[in-house]
Amino acid sequence: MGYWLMKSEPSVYSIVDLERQRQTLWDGVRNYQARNFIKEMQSGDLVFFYHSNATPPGIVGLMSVVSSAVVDPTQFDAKSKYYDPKSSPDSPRWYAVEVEFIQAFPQIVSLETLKQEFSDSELLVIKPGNRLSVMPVAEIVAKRIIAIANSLS
DNA sequence: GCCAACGTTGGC
DNA sequence: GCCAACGTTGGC
Repeated sequence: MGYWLMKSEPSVYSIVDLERQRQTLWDGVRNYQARNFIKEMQSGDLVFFYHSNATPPGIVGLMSVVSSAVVDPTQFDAKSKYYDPKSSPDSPRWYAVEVEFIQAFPQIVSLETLKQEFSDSELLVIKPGNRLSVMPVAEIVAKRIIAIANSLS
């Protein structure tokens, strides 16, 4: 099973929104490196939900992948901000995953905490200047993050 | 709101 | 294929 981290600005879509909806299509990823990671995700993989541009920023919960490598429908929607006129249905450029809510952590595992616990080679999200919105998390690191989240409850 | 980091675009 | 200009991300 794989472990991942995905970012969202809570003012756009937060863990509370996911908890209410239970499930959502994580679309709108428009960065090739992030897209490549999206395509590697498998059903059942666990994904940390990270609030970016938040106070404080950090990991706020867990979700799981329920459908992998879904062709992102927003790329063909001329009214969407994610519309990509260079993409075509026979050769789609962008992918998404359907995710489902598992839990909201009782307390955020803040970026500050993550920086105290991990080095930036262990955990990409704490690397200064990192702008990837989708990234892998090593299993051993993922388990420690979950243990930290539980210890904060 | 600032700005550093970084990806993308487009002229050449 | 280079690289300057530009846009976006995201911490602070």
